[in-house]
Amino acid sequence: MPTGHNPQAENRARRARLKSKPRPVNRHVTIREVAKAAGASVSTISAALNNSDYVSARMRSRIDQAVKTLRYSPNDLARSLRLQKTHSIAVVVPDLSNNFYIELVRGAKDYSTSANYTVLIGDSRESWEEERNYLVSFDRRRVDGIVRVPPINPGAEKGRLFLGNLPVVYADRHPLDRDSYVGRVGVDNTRAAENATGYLLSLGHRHIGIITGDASGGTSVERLQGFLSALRGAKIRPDRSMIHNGHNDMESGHFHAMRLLTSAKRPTAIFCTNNMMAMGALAAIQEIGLACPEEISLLGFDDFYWATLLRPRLTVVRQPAREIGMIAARILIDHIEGRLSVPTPALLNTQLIVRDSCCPPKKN
Amino acid sequence: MPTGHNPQAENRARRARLKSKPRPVNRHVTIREVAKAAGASVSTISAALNNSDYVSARMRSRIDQAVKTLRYSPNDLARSLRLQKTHSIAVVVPDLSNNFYIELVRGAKDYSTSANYTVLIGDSRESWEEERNYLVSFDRRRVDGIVRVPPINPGAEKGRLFLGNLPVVYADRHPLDRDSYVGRVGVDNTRAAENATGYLLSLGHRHIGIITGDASGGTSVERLQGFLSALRGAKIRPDRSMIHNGHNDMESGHFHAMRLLTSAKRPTAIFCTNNMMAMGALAAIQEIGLACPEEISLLGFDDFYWATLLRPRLTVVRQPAREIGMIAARILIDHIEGRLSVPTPALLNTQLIVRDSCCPPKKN
DNA sequence: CCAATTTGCCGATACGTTTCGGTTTAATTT
DNA sequence: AAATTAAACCGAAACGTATCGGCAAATTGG
Repeated sequence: MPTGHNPQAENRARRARLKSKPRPVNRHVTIREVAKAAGASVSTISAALNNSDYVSARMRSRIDQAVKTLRYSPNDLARSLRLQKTHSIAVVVPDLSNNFYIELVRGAKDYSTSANYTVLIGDSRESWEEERNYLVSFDRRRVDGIVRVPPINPGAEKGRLFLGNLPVVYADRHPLDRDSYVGRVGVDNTRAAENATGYLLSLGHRHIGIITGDASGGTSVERLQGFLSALRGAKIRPDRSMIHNGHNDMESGHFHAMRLLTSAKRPTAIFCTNNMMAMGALAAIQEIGLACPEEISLLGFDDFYWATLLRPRLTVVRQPAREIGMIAARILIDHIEGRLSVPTPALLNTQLIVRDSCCPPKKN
Repeated sequence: MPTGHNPQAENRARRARLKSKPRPVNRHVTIREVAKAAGASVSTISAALNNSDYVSARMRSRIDQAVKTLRYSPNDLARSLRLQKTHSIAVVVPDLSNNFYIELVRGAKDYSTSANYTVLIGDSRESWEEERNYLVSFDRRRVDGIVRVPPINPGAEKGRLFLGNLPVVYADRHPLDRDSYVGRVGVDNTRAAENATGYLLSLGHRHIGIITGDASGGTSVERLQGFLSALRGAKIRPDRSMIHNGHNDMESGHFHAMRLLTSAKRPTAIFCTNNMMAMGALAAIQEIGLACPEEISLLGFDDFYWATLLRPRLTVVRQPAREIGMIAARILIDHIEGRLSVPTPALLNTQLIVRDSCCPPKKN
């Protein structure tokens, strides 16, 4: 018989050949095997599992039975592929060891769960490259959206990342360039810093140092501006040597506090624009052996659960980290589901938590 | 023409109907569109992307071109489905706000990345239910394996979770029941606690309180046993009222330390079997206004980056959290890839970090 | 009692990949 | 020059699910 005459038969033969390949033993059980066991069709199983459509009680119980005995676990890869939707979002933050971001993530997670979404967590460790890896990985996984807290800008953001039309909402930090995004939630950094600085001024401080995160973008600039504006309001000329640029970590907080504290004209107070740097600064103060707050006041940004364990207990401006996460997730999911998000205040309020690390400067 | 005669034609018609449904505009570009753009077949694109097989340089560059201009991003759902492998593992820990687990996760992540695996993070917050959710979610996502640090046992673990033959390696904590697993990595808790207690004894303490995590399972029992064994070694009769059961969080550390410190016979030293409870205990000490370590020595488990910021600086037994995570991931991935894992020491060494929170008891 | 509807189920297709075999053209050998 | 081999590419399944139209049986309406 000449070849290539009956394509149907050929296909059948090929299929048989392929099928005959021994299945790996470790395979998960599929909906098809459930169907066989329950004596039903695949589509009926599917209908039953997504408990919708018509499926009689008898059939349903037979299916439940089969599912249970076979220990069937639905394959979300296939499901998402078919549905063109993963029902999951990613949240990528710059530093999981910073309690602020843990709270943010938990807020996002809790809201997402309540909205029937799953969240994937990324921890970029302030590295743009790592963040990029996370973003492309999440994109390939086809998450439905992303809550993003970008790393601080490492020089120039080269090779602009293109996320297609994946919805992104920014939390805490701003988008660096004119990135497109569907929402942003954070606090009014300028006003918060202004208030905080105002507090120091009201205590009598006139010589205040500030340690900011990388001021090339986002929140740090705003906080610096708030700081400067408060100084101007008090008719104080800002001193450039009092303004230091850190990297949002303990190390740089320590480093810059050290420089501040050992400089010719030592400030009477230091304002750190995040919690990690505040801790670093505290370490420096302790190392030098200065009395805090008597000789040097310390004001931090972001509260954390062990702030009251420190001596002195740290005075900080608190951000509602958890709420930021929740609202970010809400805006994102609203967008994904086509609901136009309620005009929710994207700018949440901060709160100055006065504890023991600030007091009036010593006269001398 | 009577219906149902030419199934082929019917199918074609149906397909046309389905195809004609307007594609959602937001869809990702597929390999097929790349194929069209590059004037090649789908299989060739695939070959090129997985840069293997024969594909000429000319063709390859044309494909690269198309990929770039179309901004093609591979669909990992489809890929994993076809490959029956996601190249990802999950690590689920009981408390992300505990720095120990952050380090563990980071270790696991770093190793996995180097082995070309992706990691998904779960944070069960010591809730068995939440962990269950994470586990089934990860299972449905078809992760290739799981690094698991189970929550402490809430009474009885009801509804035993069945993970099929998903490889699980336990880190830090033990499997509760006779769970099946492919590996386990942690420290020798008994010995570590014994040594630590020995240190307190050597300082002269005879009356030592201990606050353990839930002792119904895992590490806490071992640490308690080490503690007791050290006491026995020193011919000290353990006092039941000195043994308290916490929940591995700050609150219970605080609570039980409070009870210990206000009891009739106050201990001269407290040993906490994890870092969170140590912090809670410190809070209690500060609240009561006792001098630490002069009036009460405090010894913790797990180091954390701000331990030296506390006053007194906490002396602790340090676990190599990062290594635990890395090795757990290694064992897991080795298993997944069918390599029989090198007989690596599943029990890592701890280290007693002596700082300022322990001193000889006051004589009186 | 027949027509119209509803109920309960099934078959086939598509989601976006990878892979396996096959086919065509070019290169190499005999 | 014919035969073999290699290079470069393509077509068709299949991975596990959801959905849509179809169809038989059961139920309803007139």
